[in-house]
Amino acid sequence: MPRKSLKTTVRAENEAAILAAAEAVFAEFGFKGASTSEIARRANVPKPNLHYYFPTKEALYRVVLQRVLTVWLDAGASMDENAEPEAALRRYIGMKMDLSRSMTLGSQIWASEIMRGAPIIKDFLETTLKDWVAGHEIIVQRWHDEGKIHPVSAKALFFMIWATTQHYADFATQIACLNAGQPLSDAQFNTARAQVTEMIVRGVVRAAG
Amino acid sequence: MPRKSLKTTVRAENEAAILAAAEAVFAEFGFKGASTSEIARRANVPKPNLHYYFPTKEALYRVVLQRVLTVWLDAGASMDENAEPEAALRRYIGMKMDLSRSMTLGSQIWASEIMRGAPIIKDFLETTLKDWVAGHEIIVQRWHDEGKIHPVSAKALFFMIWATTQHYADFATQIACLNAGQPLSDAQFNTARAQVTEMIVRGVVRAAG
DNA sequence: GCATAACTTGACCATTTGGTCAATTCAAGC
DNA sequence: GCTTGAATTGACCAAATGGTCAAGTTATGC
Repeated sequence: MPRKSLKTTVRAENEAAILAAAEAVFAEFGFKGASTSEIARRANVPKPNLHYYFPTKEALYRVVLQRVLTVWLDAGASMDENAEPEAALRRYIGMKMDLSRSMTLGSQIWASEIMRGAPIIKDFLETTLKDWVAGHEIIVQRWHDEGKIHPVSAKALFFMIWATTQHYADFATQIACLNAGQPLSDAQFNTARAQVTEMIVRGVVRAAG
Repeated sequence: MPRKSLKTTVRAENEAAILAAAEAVFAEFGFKGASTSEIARRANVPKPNLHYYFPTKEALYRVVLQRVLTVWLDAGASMDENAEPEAALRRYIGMKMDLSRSMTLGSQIWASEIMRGAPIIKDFLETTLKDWVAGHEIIVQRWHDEGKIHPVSAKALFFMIWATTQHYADFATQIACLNAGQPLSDAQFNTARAQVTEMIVRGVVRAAG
């Protein structure tokens, strides 16, 4: 009856449920504070079943982080090497803002992992992320050599973009508190998205002329 | 022999040692993941002694956060109501950057608390922080009415300042990884401090003329 | 229909957790 | 020097933790 083998379907569904529950629990309690029982409970799965799909808490945590990383890297590839700085920055900042809205929990888990010293993903920081930054430093440098942007190190620029965009995910609670207790509406978020873009572009891109 | 009563001295020293250890452990493991035994161990104090000074883990955590808040609010008072926007922003951004360097662990604990939904400090967000923002929104609005800054909401501006400055504390591990594994030197940090200031000022303050 | 592999689950375990207790040491004031 | 209150601490506890096990139940391929 099932289109695919039932085995495959069951596995995919259970893994998805566990991963979704794990995201919420890891985001709320951090790695050490998250309990596998709580994750299993929210996924509607007995705990031994969770360990059947993910051998240890750390393995499950790693998968959650890995998925976040994949999405972020794909967005990073949107900074076209040949685009003008203003267009490239607008595009990248917009995508990062959108990811803060669609992947809030993942962003928080990432921040939490970095803050405790990145024990699980340090190797990724030292390889994939480092390579990405090195590659894009060249682009920023060329923009500067061509007089298209103000003198600013690529790292300082990327840190500001990452910090500001991810702030809308990581500090969503604080932002909601300052918004009458309500999370930003779509309209409010789009306004913020536009203002963030304008501020950063103005701060970095040299006025044409 | 002791200048002050020994009682007072001992209490102050023990509380200081416990608070310092608590900062490190809370920053590394989060509230739920932090263990009072570990805090006591790092403070060189038996666990019952820790509970003699701070009745529960939550009380200790609250004191740690309270101290962070106090320092941050004091810095916030530096935005003079009568100053020109550029000077006021330069001063405020500079102070926030300095706090990210001198109070790194505290900034991380704050971020961690916000990310898990701010259960302990939500009341503060809704009162003190909200009041601070409301008061400073007026200042930013006047700057805008006077044509001194670009049209941008005060919240979007403050979020960008908070996000960017605190990023240098909260993501110190990631920044170090991208700096050959070494934390930023004083010189590197001062460069970052200046570039952050320039980017934000350019992004917000209207060019004189 | 049966063998095999995928999946499920109640019961269990050693370790760690936040917190307690009662007994003790210490120092200050008289 | 003795009383009083502050400070210290080893031993302990119930609850929760990550993870295991062995006995089950499905479903698939032949």
